[in-house]
Amino acid sequence: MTSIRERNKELILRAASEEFADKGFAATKTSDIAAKAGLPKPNVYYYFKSKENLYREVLESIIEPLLAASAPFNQPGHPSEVLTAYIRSKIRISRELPHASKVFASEIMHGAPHLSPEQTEQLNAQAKHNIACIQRWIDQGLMAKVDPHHLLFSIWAATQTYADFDWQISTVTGKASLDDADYEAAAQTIIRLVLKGCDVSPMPSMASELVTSA
Amino acid sequence: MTSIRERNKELILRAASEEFADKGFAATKTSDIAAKAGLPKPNVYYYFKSKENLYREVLESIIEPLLAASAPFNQPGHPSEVLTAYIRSKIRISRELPHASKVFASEIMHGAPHLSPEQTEQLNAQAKHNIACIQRWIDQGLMAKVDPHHLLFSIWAATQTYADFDWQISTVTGKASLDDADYEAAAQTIIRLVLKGCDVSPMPSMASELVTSA
DNA sequence: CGCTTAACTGACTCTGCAGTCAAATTTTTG
DNA sequence: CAAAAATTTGACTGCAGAGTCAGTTAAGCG
Repeated sequence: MTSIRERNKELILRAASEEFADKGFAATKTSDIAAKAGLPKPNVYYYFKSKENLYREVLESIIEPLLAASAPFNQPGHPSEVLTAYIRSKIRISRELPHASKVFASEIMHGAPHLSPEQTEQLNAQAKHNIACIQRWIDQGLMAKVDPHHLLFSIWAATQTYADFDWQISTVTGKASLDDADYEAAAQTIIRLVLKGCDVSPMPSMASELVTSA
Repeated sequence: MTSIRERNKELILRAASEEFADKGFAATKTSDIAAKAGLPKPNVYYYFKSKENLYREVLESIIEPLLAASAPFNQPGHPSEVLTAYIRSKIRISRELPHASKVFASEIMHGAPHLSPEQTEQLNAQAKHNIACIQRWIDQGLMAKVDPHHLLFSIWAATQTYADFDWQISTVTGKASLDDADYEAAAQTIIRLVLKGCDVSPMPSMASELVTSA
């Protein structure tokens, strides 16, 4: 029983994501969002108090998926499995939520002025946890001594780039948009760089005791 | 003999870079640029016709360094040397021209609406050239079969991230700004991922005939 | 010097857009 | 059904901020 309310909020949010991703917060006109949603402008203000509120909801929508992508780090697992799963999740987000991803990236680029302290803290805590996890692997001799901070920054950047710099990617590849095979190639390239770069044996996928006791 | 003109244009350009990088084109006020440059607003319009003109000049200023960073690809050299030099150049740009870098990234994120077709073509041609170069190395057996497009995207993203997402990097590392050692660690991490990830022997630095004939 | 050009300035205009409102219409519910 | 609540609407307001202008001061130069 999705009421008119639900449907319209969804329409507006979707339109807003696209507009904010395309032009950025300041350059986006609420009238354009309304037009793209197929509604008159006052409706946007009826459902969302202000342009900023609407923007914040778009931002909010990407945070949970982003935190969820770190799930592999939150359960025990071999580095190769965790890193592979993490990279694939990040790539999937770039592909499936390209607009919100871009909005988030833009927000971070400008110093996260709209992110609440709680959200910042949540993301930061997860990042710290992932870094600690990698450091533990290094201490256990499961991977080479690669600075966990920089490793994570590289993974984050390399996966995020498929959402943020889609224009550049289209221009260079000559394709309007990437298909399944392209995303698979992207994931495999990044996974390869990371696993080989860290001297992690790619996928034990068999008796994990053998490996973890190494 | 740097006249008042030269000095003031420089002051305004520097201020503009910072403001545009911080807030983005649309959210930047010319009055703020003027204030940061220590000049009244009409002077900004006296030296630059419009906000957009000023923005374009900031953009322009990063293109040459960006093209220059690809220089290693334009002369013969072993993959390890070329890739290492390329990554170091890119990191150096992120560090030394952080504001213009960010403005450029933001411009690309929004589909490069202010880049001239010539500039786009120049950058694209260089990218294509670099990709072809990498493909040649693969064909010659100098490195593993890693999709050159995605490899380049990863390098670009990983190096650029130090300018674009400085806020995130500060937040995670807990440092207000990175020092020499941090940038060195960043460069080495990325170089390691790329060289090991591509099965390139890291630095022959001796008789190159031995290697190129391999 | 005085004349020309460059640089500076405060006070203005004008447009585009965020946000509002009062009234109309539709939907829900007792 | 009628009354209440939710939704839709076009026409409005207010203001911030890009860009201008007429006039002033300061540099360069014979």
